[in-house]
Amino acid sequence: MEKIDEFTWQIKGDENSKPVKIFASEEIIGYMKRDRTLMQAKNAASMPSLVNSMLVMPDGHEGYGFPVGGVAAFDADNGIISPGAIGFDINCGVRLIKTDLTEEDIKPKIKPLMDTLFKNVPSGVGSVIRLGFTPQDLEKVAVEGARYIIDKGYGFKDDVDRIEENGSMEGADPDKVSALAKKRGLHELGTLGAGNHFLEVQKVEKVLDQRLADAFGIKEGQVVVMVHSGSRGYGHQVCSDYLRVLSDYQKSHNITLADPELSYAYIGSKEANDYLAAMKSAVNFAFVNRQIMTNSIRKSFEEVFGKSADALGMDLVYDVAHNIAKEEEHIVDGKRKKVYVHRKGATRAFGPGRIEIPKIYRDYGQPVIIPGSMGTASYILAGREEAMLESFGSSCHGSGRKMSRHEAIREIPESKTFNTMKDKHIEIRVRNRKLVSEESEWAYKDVDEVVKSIAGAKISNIVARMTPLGVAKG
DNA sequence: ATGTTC
Repeated sequence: MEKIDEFTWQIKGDENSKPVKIFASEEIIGYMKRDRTLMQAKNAASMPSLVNSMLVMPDGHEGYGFPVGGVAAFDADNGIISPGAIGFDINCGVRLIKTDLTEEDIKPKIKPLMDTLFKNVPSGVGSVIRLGFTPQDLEKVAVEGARYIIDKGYGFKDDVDRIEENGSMEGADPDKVSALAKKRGLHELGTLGAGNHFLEVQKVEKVLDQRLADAFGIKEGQVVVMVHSGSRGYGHQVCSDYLRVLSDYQKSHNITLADPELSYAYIGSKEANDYLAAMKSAVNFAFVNRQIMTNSIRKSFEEVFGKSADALGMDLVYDVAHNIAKEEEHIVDGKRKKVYVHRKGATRAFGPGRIEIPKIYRDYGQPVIIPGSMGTASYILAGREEAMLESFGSSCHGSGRKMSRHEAIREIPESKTFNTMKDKHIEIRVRNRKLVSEESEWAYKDVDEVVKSIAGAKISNIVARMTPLGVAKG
């Protein structure tokens, strides 16, 4: 591996693979050397039709076959689709909701607020919510995404303008989703889940770019709500189902894989088409899941503050997808080219001007929402022009693990986390106490270091830093 | 990430 500059590293390509490019500080490269992150990136770089280089963001760590924090663009004309390069939690993502409240408004009510949020947004493994949805609703959710559920009353009309893909990816076909996935998903719409998923009430601690903060409607002292969740059992089952399909495809097509977890299918094949149609259904499911939770969050604030969500200024800032593949046009070797960009634990971060960015933000670059680990800071960034050429318009997605879940449970007593949260005056609600160790800040990289790396590599601009007042988890 | 089990 050679160092290109302070925040860019490269593993050279060879006859079997394209180069790997890593955006990270020296400290973070040290963590990546401790697990299989770089080996997995090298394996991914050997996949056919990869364009330019395999990319690893500073929050990168080991994943299923393909590193979390990995970005791979495959030629859309004769390229491939790979579920392992998208992830189990299809369209895991983050959304940020504004309020007009300040820390002073929140402080006296933080306990009842967190209790209400914890009650109204079910969390934990297997959590469900009874909203009376039918299998027919679920089909509409898969095909139409957020606009379907907003029409049913679960949101503000203009929410869809502030969701990646406008909350609805075209080409979804629920006929390609198994009955088991649908059964698992039906009553999970509107639930948080477990693991690193969370709901946080945060305050904007520091604005670092006033022009961009003004454009995003963010100001110092303001209270915001951040939600991190995905497609629950529905997306997980879609991934499991198609990994099995693609494993058979490798055998019947005599494909030799660098890692059996990196299975793929050529675009245009029945297997790729079916997976894409199912994957897009799960993408839309996740957008709807976060939309319903947004509605529950607004209702919770209404209950506690006795004012309408509208009067409380609870507009959506933006909703970004983390685990997704999309056909996009990028400049490759000076020419426009269609590629299938796979982002796994990576955020689209388009620079100013791209048509995909909502009109209100288009002149400024796409909002990029970066959650930190539990009890630490989160950030809002903005995409910039350099990312379009360096990373297919992609940025990091969080702080990224540095310890495995097992290691964290072994090394970090849950009391240490609870005490630290208490010292920081953060109200915490958690279903499963084991999560407190797995998800503690010491199990993760320092989000400040990750954001410093991505900004240093000129991939995104830092807009504001937020700190938590309350956190709810699975 | 996950009705933590193919």
